[in-house]
Amino acid sequence: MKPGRQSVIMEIISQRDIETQSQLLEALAERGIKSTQATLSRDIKDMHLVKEQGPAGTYRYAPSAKRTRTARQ
Amino acid sequence: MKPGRQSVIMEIISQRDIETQSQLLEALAERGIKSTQATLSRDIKDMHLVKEQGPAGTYRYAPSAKRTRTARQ
DNA sequence: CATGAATAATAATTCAAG
DNA sequence: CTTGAATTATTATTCATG
Repeated sequence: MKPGRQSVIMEIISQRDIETQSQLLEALAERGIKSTQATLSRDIKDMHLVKEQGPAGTYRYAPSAKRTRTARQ
Repeated sequence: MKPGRQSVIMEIISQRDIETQSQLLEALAERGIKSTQATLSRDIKDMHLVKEQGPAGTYRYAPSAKRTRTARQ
C-alpha cells in the first residue's frame, strides 16, 4: 500500500497546502486512503518531505530540495 | 540579539548536523549564546530552515531550498 | 517489511513581560 | 518587536502484530 499512498501524498501536497500530518491524514481519507499519523511520519521521512514556512506565516509540507540519489525515485 | 544568534545558527548547521532544537540550543551555548527552545523554534521559522532527512537515517536542520524574497535577507 | 496504537520526544504557540 | 516559561500540539519512535 505504501507506493500508492505516497503517490497520492505527492499529489495532495502539490495541490494544496498541508500544515500538519493530521491534515494530510484527512486529505488521504477524502481520497479513500486510510492510514495513521505514525505511517505518515514515516512516509514523510521516506519521501524527503519537509515542513517549511509557506507564503503566509504558516507551515506546510513540501518536497526537500535535495533529492538524494541514494533512495529510489 | 536575534540577528547575531541567527548568524551563528547558520554557521552551526553548516558545520555539523543538528538533529533537534535541543542540540542546537547546546551548540549555541558552547558559543556563549544562551537561548530557549521557544526562541529557536521561531528562529527556524524565520530563517526558513527545515528538518530534513540527512544522509544517515537521521534528521537534521538545513536551509530550505526556496528563499522567498518576501522576507528580508 | 509495512503498519497501527500507544508513548516518548520534539516543536509550535500562548501568555505574560521586558 | 523579542523573548522565556509553560503549555499544547505535533511528530518520531517503540513495541507489538500481520
